[in-house]
Amino acid sequence: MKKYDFKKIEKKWQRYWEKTKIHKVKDSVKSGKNFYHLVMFPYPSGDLHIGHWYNFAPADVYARMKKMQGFNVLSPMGFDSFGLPAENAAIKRKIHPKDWTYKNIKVMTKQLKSIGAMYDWSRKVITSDPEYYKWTQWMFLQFYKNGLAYKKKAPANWCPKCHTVLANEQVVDGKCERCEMEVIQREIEQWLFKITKYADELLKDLDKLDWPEKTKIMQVNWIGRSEGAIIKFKIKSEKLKLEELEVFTTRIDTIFGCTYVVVAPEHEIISNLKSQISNLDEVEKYVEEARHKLERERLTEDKQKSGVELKGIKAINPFNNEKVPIFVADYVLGHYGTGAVMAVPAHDKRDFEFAKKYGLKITESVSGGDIKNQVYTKDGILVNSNQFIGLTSEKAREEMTKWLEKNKLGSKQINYKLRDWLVSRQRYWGAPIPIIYCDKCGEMPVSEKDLPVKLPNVKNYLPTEEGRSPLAHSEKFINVKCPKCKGSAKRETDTMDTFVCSSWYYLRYVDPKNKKKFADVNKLKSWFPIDIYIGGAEHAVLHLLYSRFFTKALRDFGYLNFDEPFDALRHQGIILGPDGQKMSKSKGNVIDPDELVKNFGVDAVRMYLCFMGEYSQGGPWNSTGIMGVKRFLERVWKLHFHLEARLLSGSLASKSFESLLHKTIKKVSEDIENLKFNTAISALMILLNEMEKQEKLPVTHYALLVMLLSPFAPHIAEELWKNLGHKKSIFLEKWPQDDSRKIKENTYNLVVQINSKVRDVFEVSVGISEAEAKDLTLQRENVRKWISGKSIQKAIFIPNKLINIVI
RNA sequence: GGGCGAGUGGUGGAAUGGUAUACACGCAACACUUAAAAUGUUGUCCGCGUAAGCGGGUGAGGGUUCGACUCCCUCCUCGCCCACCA
Repeated sequence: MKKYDFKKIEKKWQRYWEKTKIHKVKDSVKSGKNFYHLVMFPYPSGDLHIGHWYNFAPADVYARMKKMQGFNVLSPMGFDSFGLPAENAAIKRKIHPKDWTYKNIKVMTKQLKSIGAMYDWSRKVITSDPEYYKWTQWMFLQFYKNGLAYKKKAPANWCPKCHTVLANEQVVDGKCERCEMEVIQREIEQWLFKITKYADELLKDLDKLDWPEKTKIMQVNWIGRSEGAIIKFKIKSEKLKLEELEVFTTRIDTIFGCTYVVVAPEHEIISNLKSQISNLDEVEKYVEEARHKLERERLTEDKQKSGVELKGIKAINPFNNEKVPIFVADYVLGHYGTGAVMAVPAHDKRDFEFAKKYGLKITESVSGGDIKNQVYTKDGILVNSNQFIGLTSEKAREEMTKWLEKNKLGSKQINYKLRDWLVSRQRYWGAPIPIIYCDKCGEMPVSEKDLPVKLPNVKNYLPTEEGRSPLAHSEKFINVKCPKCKGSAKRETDTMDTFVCSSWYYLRYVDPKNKKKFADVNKLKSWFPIDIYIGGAEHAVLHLLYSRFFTKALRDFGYLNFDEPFDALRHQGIILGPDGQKMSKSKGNVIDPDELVKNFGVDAVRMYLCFMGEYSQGGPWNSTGIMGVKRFLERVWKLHFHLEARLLSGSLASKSFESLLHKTIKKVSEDIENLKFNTAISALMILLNEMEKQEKLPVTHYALLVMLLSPFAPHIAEELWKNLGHKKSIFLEKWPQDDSRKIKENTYNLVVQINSKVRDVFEVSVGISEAEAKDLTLQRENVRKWISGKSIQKAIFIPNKLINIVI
């Protein structure tokens, strides 16, 4: 018997696949047979860790089965190689980001090939290649020309360590997502994409998607649609100068409980009414302090609320003409709604806390709570609210908004938490933003024929303290001729957020070498939308939202004919270290996949990752189980060499074994389809256990086992397939189809329960009637013992399963 | 504070209204061996019992049902996401 030499076998077949170009995907295939299978591409950190394997290996099992099922499967791979992580890592090691990135790509390509996946490497996409970012810049220009990219000076999240601004989505807990430095607010000129224009569509179209509910909910919350009303409060000062202050509320039903009004520190009313505010010094001091507070500090909830009254002016509640004081307080956010709120301490937790601290009046307007002691934020029946008394909160919101609109004192309003996407980065390692500034002609887009605007190979790529991109120091880069007047002009020096690059990479895979377009229309049509997208849940509101936005925008520009890029989405779980902690080098709990491959082989590692547990769940790594999978492969191997000792062909296997075989075909196919790899493998193990017990095993049956195994363990499967005498790769074979007639058995074990406790099990014919089952059951010795002397109340019969006698 | 998810043997886990613990790991005994490793066989939820068997048992408590790991309610613990968004 030949030994199962996994090292030799795995090397051999990986070479064979490469040499025969078996994974090269053709574009022209009749419609309906194309299947776009995508995994989230990695950024080239230089090390393919177990998390990548957990994403890619089981996903490849799926892709391989689809291919064998007759689909023309596109399963591409590439690198998300621009951006902060790569740049920070390079800086830490004092290597140029470009050298660092491309060295890593080389290493990781090799590591990725070791997974034994069916990637079509001829379609590789690298976002930092000029051939790619040419089109990223082209996309920027389309956004610009269509009014979806604009420049604005405004407070932005600034990471003092990374020396760059960050998108809202990249600030986690008030800290930089990448380096965990506290983020501060800084006024900077920056480019934004108008994602808010699509807020409503991004929200609505979630219904169409076959995505994890959790991920959809996260997007819903991020978009944060809320329906409410804008209410205009008149401002009154001693000098009787009237101005208006607009507030946004979702609880207009509580307006009779409004006892003061609060504006955010950055609200314009403070500077507009300077002359009317009698305690201006105190107010300006507060505003100045709030501006310098770290975002984090401002967000911490257990922090005491603070604020200052704007003395000398009052706001008039349009519903009851009551004059109420106006405060400035940093618990009101300048960027949301109108930056001003009506405070209803009786029915809003934040207002309640503030009012308690400053001794402000608390007036109940919705009954149901005990507002002397605690805030009541639920709906109820209106009290103390003039003509609206007695209405439910829900009805009142409707009526009061109508009243507001009739009297021109405000209107219905829908607000979103979603903010425009800030895409400029004051960093080196990114796609330059293709804009030119001319003294005469102003802001000019680079003309499309001049793309790409190449990232210069500068020596000084370190981020700068003063908040300008390192590119600003490259005279060669910044000085350019104006595309219109040909006079001297300067380039934009900011680069784009790496999430811009990754928002459209999946489009490029269908036509990666196209020099005239980002992708050919027909190729796009034949492959999109993506049939299944597999990747981590950590991208729920970043990459996945941006990509949806890109798709919708490109559709509106006339380049795409679909609304959503990813029809179906699935997340793999996160593998933690053996200690249950997140894997990290500093904790020393990192599992090295290369080491596992060396000891157990690629097939065993792939299979163990599938077998560990439910794919979407993840959990702590536990190495001990991998031996079980290895043993399984050894046994499959051995069984082949023991085949000769049995009757190979022509002999009939038992009916029950044949049934098991077809049940297994069905289960494995369905389980892989549903990404339930762990139970698919256990079904294969059960089949092998039975096969080993069979005295007579037709070679065709063994061949079926090898086929069902092939997506999981492609190398050993190829070798065994060849040993069975086949000339072609097993992956050119057709996936087995179960025969429902063979699954059907003539008998089954009827479970007998007496008062819901199992008392007996015996074999009966499939399809017997309730009466027959009852008769047979009552004849049983074990049953008689229990029911003698008692009367049967009823019997519940579940065909082909059980009978429950109630006494 | 809000949202979502999870809690099952010594361990990873299976079962989504019908025999709880499939499959695997680990452990124990036995076989093979001078011995060990590897491999194979058998056993392995807990209690009582030589056994047949009986009783208990899926974080806790309650409910619905002939029947609940599964559905509903209350609570506890853990994880993830969001969080002064009016």
